[in-house]
Amino acid sequence: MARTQGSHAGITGPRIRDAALRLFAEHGFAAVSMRQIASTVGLQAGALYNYTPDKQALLFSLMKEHMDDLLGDLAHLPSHDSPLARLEAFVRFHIAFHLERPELVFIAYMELRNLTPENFAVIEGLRRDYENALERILSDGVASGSFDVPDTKLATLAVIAMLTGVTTWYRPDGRLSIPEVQNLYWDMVRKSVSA
Amino acid sequence: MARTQGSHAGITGPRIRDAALRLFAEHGFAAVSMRQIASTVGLQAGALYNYTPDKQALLFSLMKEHMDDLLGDLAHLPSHDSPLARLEAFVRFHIAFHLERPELVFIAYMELRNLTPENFAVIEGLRRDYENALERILSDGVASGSFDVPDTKLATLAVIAMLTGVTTWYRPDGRLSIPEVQNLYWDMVRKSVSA
DNA sequence: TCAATATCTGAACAGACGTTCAGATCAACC
DNA sequence: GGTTGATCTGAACGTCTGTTCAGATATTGA
Repeated sequence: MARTQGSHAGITGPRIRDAALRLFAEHGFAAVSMRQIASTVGLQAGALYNYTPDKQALLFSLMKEHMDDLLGDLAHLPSHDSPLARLEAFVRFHIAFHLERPELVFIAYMELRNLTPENFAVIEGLRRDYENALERILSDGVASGSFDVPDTKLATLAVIAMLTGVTTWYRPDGRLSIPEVQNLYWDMVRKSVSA
Repeated sequence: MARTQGSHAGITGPRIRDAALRLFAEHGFAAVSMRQIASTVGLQAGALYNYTPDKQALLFSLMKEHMDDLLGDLAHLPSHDSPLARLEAFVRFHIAFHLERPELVFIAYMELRNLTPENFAVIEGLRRDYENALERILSDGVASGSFDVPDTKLATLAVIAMLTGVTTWYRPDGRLSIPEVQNLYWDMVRKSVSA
């Protein structure tokens, strides 16, 4: 028997994903060629096809893994505290998670229209799951009387849009630290849903 | 002398812009070809160059006009009312304006990276002007004691992100009317900045 | 009716695109 | 050391890209 695994496969694969991630985020999926990705990694374009069946699968793989990470980490938040405590945990988590991987956030948001219909449906379903987690918190808070939210569906989308927007302006060397950003957003969210 | 204006120029020009608008919004600037735009209008690709010097100018023209409209309409809002009244007017205006032209909003937001650096600087400057108008309202409210906003810059971006998000889910035949949407968002914004 | 000119076609340009594949290269196991 | 198979190159494929332009067509003012 020969080797069971290629010498570079364990390294080249992630490097390709990383290069694709950066290039897609900077120029957009449609504007990036397989040759650019290969060149960034130091390969010829043909070699990429040892790691992905095609360009579309590369995009989908990045987005799917991102959503799985998001939902996986979300599941670790305490789920039996008060709605207010759970909302605060959600807000702080959402900001920290998104600020840790701005390129992935950008791609998962901007490149939805470049997915095939089947792939789009998968990502959209995961996104819906995430939104539902927040809506559950808001509904529970309304039921217990701690929140005043006339329309939990709209409030869910409003809060997520507001929080995700942080990735468009936050800079690690900027005026505010992540905890400060979390505090400021949490202050606004808390008041916006307060009874 | 011959005719001073071409027979179709007054019609073809807007039709090209309209087709480009729709196609850019649906597939993205980089994924749309000049031949697709021409075909939508019923022309050959070469004819487009009677109306735009190149593809980039077509994109910039759409975005520039959009931002000019936005700032032009914004200027008509009352500017001497109380900060609370001005904030309410801003919120309702922003939602109505954006829901009236979802494709332009989408393009102006998603295709920034496909602008040349010079064109990007122009659009970014106009965007900054718009944000400054909101920040002024918040600052005035803080000064007069009617708002409690620890960081007006962050709050500005947070409110705009929240409001602009409406374009991602609102549907004219959906559950909520535009006035209902305006009321719900205004309720959240008002509380989030309240003293 | 005729000349002037705005508008458009259709072909061409040089290059880039995603993808395939035969053959070269290389590392790991026997 | 030889064999196996993973990995990669380099060329090729058919097609598409933005843009240009000579010539055809259409429309108007004189």
